[in-house]
Amino acid sequence: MLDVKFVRENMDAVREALRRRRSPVTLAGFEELDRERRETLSAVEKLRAERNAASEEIGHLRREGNDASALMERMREVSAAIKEKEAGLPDIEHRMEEVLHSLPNVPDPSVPEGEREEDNPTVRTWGDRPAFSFPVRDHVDIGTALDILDFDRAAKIAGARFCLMKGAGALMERALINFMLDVHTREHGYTEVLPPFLANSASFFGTGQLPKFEEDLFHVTGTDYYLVPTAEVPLTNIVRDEILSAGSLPLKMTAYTPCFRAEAGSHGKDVRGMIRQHQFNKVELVKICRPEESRGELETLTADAERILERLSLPYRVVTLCTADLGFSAAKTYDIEAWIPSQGRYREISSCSNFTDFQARRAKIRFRDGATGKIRLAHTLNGSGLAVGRTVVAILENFQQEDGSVRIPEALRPYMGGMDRITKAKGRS
RNA sequence: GGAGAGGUGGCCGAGUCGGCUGAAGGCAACCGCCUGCUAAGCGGUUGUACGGGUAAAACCGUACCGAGGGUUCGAAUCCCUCCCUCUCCGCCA
Repeated sequence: MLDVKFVRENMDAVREALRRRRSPVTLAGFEELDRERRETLSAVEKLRAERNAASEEIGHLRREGNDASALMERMREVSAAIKEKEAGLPDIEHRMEEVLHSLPNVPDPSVPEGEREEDNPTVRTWGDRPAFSFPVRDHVDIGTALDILDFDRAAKIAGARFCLMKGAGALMERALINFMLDVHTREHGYTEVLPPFLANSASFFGTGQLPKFEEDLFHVTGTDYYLVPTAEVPLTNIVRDEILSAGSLPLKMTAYTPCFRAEAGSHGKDVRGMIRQHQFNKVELVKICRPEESRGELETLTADAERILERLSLPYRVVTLCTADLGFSAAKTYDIEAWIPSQGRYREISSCSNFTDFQARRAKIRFRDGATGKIRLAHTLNGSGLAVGRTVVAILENFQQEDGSVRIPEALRPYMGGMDRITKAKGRS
């Protein structure tokens, strides 16, 4: 959410931001609503001031044993007038909020303007893409043949966009989670958190998923709970409605959670395999920091995620999302994309964003500035460190062997009981 | 699920029969004094949001004592609904 005052005083800048984003949202009605709201508010406040003064007077008179019935009679009317005037406020404020809540974050000046995903410039590329002397198979074929992935039976249990992992596949998923958490906590200085996997609507509003993107979420019927689509929601909301001490910043947290996404509107997209699932595992990185630090923190956050891919010897590239591809709440986002041999292209495996004060304003995440003693909004950032399922996909495909087995990246072997290769298990599945 | 207790400022914690309580007192923080340093001590300052006002301040108004309604000239204080926390019992991984 943007600051009302900022919008009011920088209408042109906001319009320019919307244009850069290719957003269909407009500021239509904002000025009139804002003026209407302020006029009504000021009229109500004048009446309230009158009533407050009179009430005090009545108190005085009564204490001294004087008659105050005339004043009380007059105030009865004033109170009625207040009620009448006030009645219009909720509607105005509601419409005002609607406009305000629909405005996306202002992109950072360094974000390139673009029309579509293809306009995202590559920032850097790492690693050598494997060359295969045999026909490349995709992770579905590899995993099914090795009997470590089972999509058919997952569909029986749950439905489309679910996956069942077995044996070494399940072990690899668990190993990756542990590996990622260990690196981020021991080497990158994040505090591990195991949060609730359901959160209430206030939390979802805080990070910006609600009210605009409810259709992307799984809602638990009859409750105020939604399944988390990312650990960003519980982690960022840990400090919702809090005033932090400047000394505690930056806060760096990491968490493993399953993520649940309805994937409404992506029918027909990535239907095969585990690229796009209703449920997937992710290790998330979240930072809460001072405004001056957020640009730098985005760079280090992204680097922290990249280190994981490097340790796993998975080739990747980093792209900057152009204005049109940028998420609603983000001011700047780097996507890290891993090389997927079967598709002959890089696919998103992590998304690292700086939300500046956009989420902080919604979630009231503030800190006391030591220098001035003033309370200021913090900046929030987050990124996947990494999406675990997609990491398994990348490993299966990049490390596949001609005989159908899959080599395990060295860094992961200690987490898999020393296993260095996944081969077809004996016996029936 | 049953019974009880409670939710007040950055934190702890008073708020009597509704009126001069934005809210005592304490802690913390900040400024000054004092001190060889530290600690202690002494004096002072310190809520947030919105609106108005100002070059910027000062300043003025309104709202906020879990949330939302109600009663009243006036509600932190009374009434209703909901949420959350704690204790005991029951159930249970």
